[in-house]
Amino acid sequence: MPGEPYQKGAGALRSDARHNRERILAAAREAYAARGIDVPLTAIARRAGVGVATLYRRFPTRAALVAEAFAEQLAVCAGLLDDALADPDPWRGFCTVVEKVCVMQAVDRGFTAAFLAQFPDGGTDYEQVRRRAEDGLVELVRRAKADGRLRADFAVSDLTLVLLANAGVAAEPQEVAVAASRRLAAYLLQSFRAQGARPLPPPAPLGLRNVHAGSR
Amino acid sequence: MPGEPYQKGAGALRSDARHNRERILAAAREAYAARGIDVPLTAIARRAGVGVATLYRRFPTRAALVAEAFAEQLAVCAGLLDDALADPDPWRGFCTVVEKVCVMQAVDRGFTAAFLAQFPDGGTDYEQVRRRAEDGLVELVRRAKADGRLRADFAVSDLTLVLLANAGVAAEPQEVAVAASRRLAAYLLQSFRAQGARPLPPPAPLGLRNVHAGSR
DNA sequence: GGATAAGTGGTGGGGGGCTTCCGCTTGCCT
DNA sequence: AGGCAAGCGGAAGCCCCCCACCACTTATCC
Repeated sequence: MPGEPYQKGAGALRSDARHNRERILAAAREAYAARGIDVPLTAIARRAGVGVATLYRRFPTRAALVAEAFAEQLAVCAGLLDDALADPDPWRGFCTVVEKVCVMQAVDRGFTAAFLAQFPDGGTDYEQVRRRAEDGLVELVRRAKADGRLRADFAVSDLTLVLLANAGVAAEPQEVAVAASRRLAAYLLQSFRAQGARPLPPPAPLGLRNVHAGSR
Repeated sequence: MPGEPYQKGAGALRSDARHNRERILAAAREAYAARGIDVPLTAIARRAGVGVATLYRRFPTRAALVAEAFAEQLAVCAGLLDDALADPDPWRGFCTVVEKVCVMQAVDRGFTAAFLAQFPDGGTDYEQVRRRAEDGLVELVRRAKADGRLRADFAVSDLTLVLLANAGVAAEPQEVAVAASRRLAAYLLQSFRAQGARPLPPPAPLGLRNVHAGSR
């Protein structure tokens, strides 16, 4: 989806409009990373050096802007998952995914909210991406279990649990957040190991599609 | 601190004022638990059946109201800690504290923010309570390590880590939150065990007094 | 039971964010 | 080069929340 060819026909943007669009997206990414997803639209517009109306016309709803702003990062995530599935060692792939996603959350404050947010009618093709990601995760978990390194009672929803928990530490200032997040990931991965596993309470009903995305 | 005797001298509240004060606190507690600490003051006032002015006069700053509203729960926490210290089995005490605090967080949305919030000049005696709690935690960790069940590289700041991580899942709707929180606590406690411990990245600089309390 | 001061609720100014409208500017195509 | 529509920025209207003031009510004490 990135690098879409410069359309020439109807529906194409004028050059200055395209330019502004990019500036808005850049400003939004910066602002989201630094201050979270709740930054006022006016702040983004100011940062981008455009009027509010421009921003608002280009991205009619807040969700639309968020979606576009984080498209790249979501693609990175998808790539991460593909890498993990390509790894001959499923447990290593599993760990890498968890660790890297945790870092991404810690580094970018808005990432979690964008990731979890549902774009029910945003017109984007996220639904498809999400479904593919979920399938990939299920498969990764299945393989890691079959390999005997991931505990058998691990639920796929536990990955959402990781996401939410890590979102909590990601709310801290960035430097603290990355250190804390790394440590949390290490702790959790340790307890996901099959070796030495102890009984657990039942998993929480935390599908990736029905979590409440409250701004983070 | 609760059950302060009905003062009669100067500084005492009139009976109706005292009554309203209680209603405000009750309303605040409900609202905080249900919607988090950011509920508008007007909503609390309406819920309490009083005017905004009354609320605002009785609690000049938002922090003051929060402090009073959560005093009871903080006392419960302190009691939990005392119980744990009184337990002859320090590891069991440690686990109980972690589990119970996690439940409290999951059940009450505002709890975390209130707990982490710094009341730098609120005039309350929280500073003292906090200090005592920290000392108690340090001691509990020390004993659990000496007992050989808590891993030696466990840092006291890891308890803050638990708090933050659990705050992330506590942001979900309550029913989901309690289930998820329970599972998270189980996972984390498992990896806090000395048995089967694996190396960890260094602890994060997460003192209880320098965490950033961003509304949760 | 009445004087009195503490207590009360409604109301209005102030600020901030969201969204839309409108007259001007500017890239594009011929 | 010139016409035209797409694009632009600012400003206005709206809503919500914070906070302070003020005329009225009511518990308390003698």
